[in-house]
Amino acid sequence: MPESVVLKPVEGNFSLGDHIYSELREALLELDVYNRNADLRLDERGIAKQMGVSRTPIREALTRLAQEGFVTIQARKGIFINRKDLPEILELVKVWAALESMAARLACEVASDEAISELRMIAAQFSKDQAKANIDEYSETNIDFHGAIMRISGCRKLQELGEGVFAHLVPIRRRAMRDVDRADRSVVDHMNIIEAVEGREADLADRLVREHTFRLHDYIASAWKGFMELESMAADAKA
Amino acid sequence: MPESVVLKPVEGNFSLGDHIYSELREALLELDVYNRNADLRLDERGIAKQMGVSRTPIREALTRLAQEGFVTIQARKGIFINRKDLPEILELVKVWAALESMAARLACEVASDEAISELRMIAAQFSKDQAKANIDEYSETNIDFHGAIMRISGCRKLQELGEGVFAHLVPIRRRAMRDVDRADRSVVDHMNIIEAVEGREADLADRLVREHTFRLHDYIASAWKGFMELESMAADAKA
DNA sequence: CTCTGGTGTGTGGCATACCAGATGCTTCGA
DNA sequence: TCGAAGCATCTGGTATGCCACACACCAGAG
Repeated sequence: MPESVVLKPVEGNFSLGDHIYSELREALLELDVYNRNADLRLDERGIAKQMGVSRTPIREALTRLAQEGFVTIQARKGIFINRKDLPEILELVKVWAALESMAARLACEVASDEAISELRMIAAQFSKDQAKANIDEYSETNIDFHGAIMRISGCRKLQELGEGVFAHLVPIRRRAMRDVDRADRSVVDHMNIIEAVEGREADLADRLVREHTFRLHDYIASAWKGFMELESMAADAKA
Repeated sequence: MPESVVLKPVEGNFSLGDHIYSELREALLELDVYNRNADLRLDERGIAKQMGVSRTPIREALTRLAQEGFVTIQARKGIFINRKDLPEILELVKVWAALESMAARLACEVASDEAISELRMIAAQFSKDQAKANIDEYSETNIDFHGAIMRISGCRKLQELGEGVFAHLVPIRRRAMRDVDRADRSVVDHMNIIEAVEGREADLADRLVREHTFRLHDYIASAWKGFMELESMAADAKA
């Protein structure tokens, strides 16, 4: 074989089950935005026919989604999308606070200077003023910022668990970012967090991240009814 | 039917898959103690025949265990028990520290006085002296203590995630408790934590729990080689 | 002896058929 | 008219068989 021809090895797992799992998961996260009067029921056979495969890989994917808490499987009754209520959302935010504050602490202790500079680069993409102009885009950057903290903590388990929790919060967090005042505050918080990490002040970074996330917590707690109204509006608009 | 006969409704899910999942999970946790030269490979068909069922529920259980990180499923190659190495164990301890310190913080804020008194009751079962005499039993109480903190935090998600992380640590933690000096130190830590929670000092309780868990972290880091030797001894003794 | 290609076997992935509980409609009787 | 039994149907759970790939072993060419 000519040496010039270099073929990249095929990725290990191309199972239908894995693919369907990713597909369904993404679909559920999108759908969750309209969780007002959406169909809560999932049909194994329907999905199977729709995707052109048998029930087996569908069931595998649903099993995994059930364990992650996205759906609930009731024997001989049906598979239902889990609608998260306010207390549950708030609990997820608390868990997120626990994980990310620990990540910030670890980042202070173990992260390289280059890794930390990455944080500032992300935050620098949006100055306080720009945030007002591009709320939606800022939301993505906001997500990147928090993801970066988890990453540079160097603790994979922390990162994995964080992503698992975060997935459940994506729709809520995105909606919370619509509030311009919060975006302002968020930018200030981020800058303070960056400086704490740059200064390797673990206790401070821990506290700032926790307080930052708890502000989101309290905001969601007070604005929940507003979220629900937005949801029903979106659902009505579709109908 | 006589009214005096009250029958409790049957539990919703009695599927084979669920049962096998629990059974396998427990077996893996037991087996993990001897992860020195144990067979890492699991055989779907073998388990199926051994349990007298088809492969289907076995596969469902294994899928769930794989997602929890207990096993790794490699298509057409095999299913292997995940042996946790030192860095991975240490990461789990860090995550545990994050979750439990947050639980302690929340407990200070929301727990009832009765719930908090529960903590002291658990810890009171073993004074410092008794701990020396009953290391193994203390280990169980130790686990109860930490579980109680998670519980009285009132945050179910925190508790659920904590149990998930803790399951991976059970064998390690149990072994760490063999060290009498650590048991002493542990009792002192617990007392301090209780007093912080009783005094509703959230910041202090947070810090004490975190430092307590990080002592376990550092101890494991330094004693890992000793753990491995114990494992090989136990495995050899069985052989 | 070495390397290459073939082959047999083991393994997980997937499709399919069937089962029994759950559900809702229909029908029949009071 | 109303209620209860009966039945058709839907749903997730389970068993089973086949498939394709991985791998170890073997045989023949060089």
